[in-house]
Amino acid sequence: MSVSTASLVFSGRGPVADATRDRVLAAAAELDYAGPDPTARSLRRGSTGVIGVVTEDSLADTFRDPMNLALLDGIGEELGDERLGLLVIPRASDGIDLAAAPVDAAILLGCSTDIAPSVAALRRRRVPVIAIEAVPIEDAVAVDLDNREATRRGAELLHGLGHRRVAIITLPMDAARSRGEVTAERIAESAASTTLQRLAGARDVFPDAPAHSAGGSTIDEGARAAHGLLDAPAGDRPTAIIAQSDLLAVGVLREAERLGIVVPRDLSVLGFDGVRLEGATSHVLTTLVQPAVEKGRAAAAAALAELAGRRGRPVLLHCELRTGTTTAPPAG
Amino acid sequence: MSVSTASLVFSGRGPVADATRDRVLAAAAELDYAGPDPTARSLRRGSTGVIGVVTEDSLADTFRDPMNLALLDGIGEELGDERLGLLVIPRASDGIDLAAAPVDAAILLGCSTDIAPSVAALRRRRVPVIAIEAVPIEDAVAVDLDNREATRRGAELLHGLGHRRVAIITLPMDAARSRGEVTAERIAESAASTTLQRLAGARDVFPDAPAHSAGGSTIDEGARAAHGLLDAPAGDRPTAIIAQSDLLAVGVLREAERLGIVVPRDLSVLGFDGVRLEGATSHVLTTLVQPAVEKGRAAAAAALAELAGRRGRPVLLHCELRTGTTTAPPAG
DNA sequence: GACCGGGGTCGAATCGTTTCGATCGAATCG
DNA sequence: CGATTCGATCGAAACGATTCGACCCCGGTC
Repeated sequence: MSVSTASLVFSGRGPVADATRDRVLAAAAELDYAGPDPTARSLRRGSTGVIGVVTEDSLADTFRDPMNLALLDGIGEELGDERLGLLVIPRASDGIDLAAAPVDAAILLGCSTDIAPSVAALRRRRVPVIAIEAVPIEDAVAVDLDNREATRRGAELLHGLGHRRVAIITLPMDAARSRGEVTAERIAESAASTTLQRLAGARDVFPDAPAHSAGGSTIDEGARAAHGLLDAPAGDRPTAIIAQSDLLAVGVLREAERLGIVVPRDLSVLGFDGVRLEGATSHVLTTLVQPAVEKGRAAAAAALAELAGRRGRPVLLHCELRTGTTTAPPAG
Repeated sequence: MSVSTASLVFSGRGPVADATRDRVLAAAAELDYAGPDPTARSLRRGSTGVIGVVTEDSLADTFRDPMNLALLDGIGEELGDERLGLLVIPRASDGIDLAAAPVDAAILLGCSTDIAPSVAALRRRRVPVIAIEAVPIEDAVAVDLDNREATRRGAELLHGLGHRRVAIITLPMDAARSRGEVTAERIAESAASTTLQRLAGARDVFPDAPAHSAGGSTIDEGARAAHGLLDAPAGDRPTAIIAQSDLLAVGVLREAERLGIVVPRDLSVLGFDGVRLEGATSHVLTTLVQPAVEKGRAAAAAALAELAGRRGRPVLLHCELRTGTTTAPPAG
């Protein structure tokens, strides 16, 4: 009945005689012992069995984005039956500190530059970091999307159809999620990687297209942003709107309908993500379909590789332009 | 430059001379030291700063349910700036084992009986457990909803309107989420607390109402279940359907529309949850509005109370019947 | 001048495992 | 029959922090 033997019994590692095992288990029951303490085990083993998922938004907002759910699907698939837990660390709240989080690896979801110090701390602790669609971070494995390329392809479609007066509705530019016109200043200050890349892609084709930042990736925000753009006589209105997410695009569709603007005759709408928004609209959105599940898989695979001591492979994923019923040549 | 002094510096606890502090920080930089190791700190302090959230579904499915998102909102609000992380533990997958999870407290989301052993292990480790809408579990603080009561009130509304031929679409009855007719046997075997309570409430008013279990709380599942019920001549069809969630109810509405059945003239539909399904339907669903955010708050508050050494207070929350445009007297 | 108090620092014990050797008896082999 | 090996068990040393008490030194007080 020594501690070491008990350890052998519970970890099922060493060779233990049946009689001894029984005695140990009996003693455990006697002492109301619940098995090895997870904390002590982590300390000794040097690993916690937990992977951190770091998000820029609040907890619930993060999971309200269908893209992130698909991402989670991917992570879940890849993690499969590795006995790992997911610790969600929202940087927005004053919750747990990333640098002090008990994790074996961290997956960053589109985080901005100011996370660098925490990442450095993790690196010193030899905790591998995977950055999904984030600004390039030293020593983090990057899982990226061709945001700029893809948006450019979408914009070229619009350009090819004859559109010249195009407006852009962007995802949030900063942590404050302030709405409003996107100025050169705001672009310079922004660290929102995805937003900036998609914006750049749109402006590759329409350099002077005005852009308006939304307060989040939701239908309501899309409608709200669209309101300012569409509430004008037809001659002043954009003939097409590039929305940086499908939810925003659906908001645009809804606002257009409310204002009696017919899509795609009076207005073309381009989305991004390729999420199936079942029933939210009768249109089939023209959009850039991103491999969100694949993104999660790649991130989880990289995390597992790093945990196994191998170097995680950086990945660049590509979007596909899906033409729906929301784009057409401009009227007139 | 002793270990103890370094600890005082990093924890900011003891009195330290400025000169010493500087020397410690310099040494830390020198040695590339990233601050206290979370695992060792946890072991020594006896707490991890992590709260476990245990779900019956897979990770992504859990967060696809709007009710759970509202719940998370509540938890987030209440946890506020306590420096706590949320470790999500899906029991469906082969992920991390609840009994061995490094958590200070656990919040169970509608879990069934077979979780009892794990809960017992947690209790032995003095980890408080909060059970939301779960089967009664010894030594767990219960946060409950008046599921039966509430459904009964909804059913009484239908009965008062004159409905007599009523069918029920239930949430899953078991972990396998098998679809199909709900028999007495399946009820006896089921451990799905919420499902059973809502079913009981409906049968308090309509004892003989047939029930059909869906494979999940989604619009598609609702439509699928409705298909079987509605694909019949008007005389054989139920005049009202009680769905155990709003998503299921929307599925019913959608299937009815597809079949040319006019709601509420030809069919009344009752939901449960009170989630705003923006744009999913043009109807205003008659439903039982549950205080989901409040539920999360109560659970988190109970967890915090237990962590502070106080006894968490069990809570029973109440739903409110909201009459929409999907209920009316039966035709004829 | 002796005593006291307190700020600042450090040693050492502790948290509960895992794991590396050491030990010991029994069985196998030459 | 002695040497070797192997299976089973145990002691003790980590893992890296926190924390209690001890210690030292300095200034103030009677």
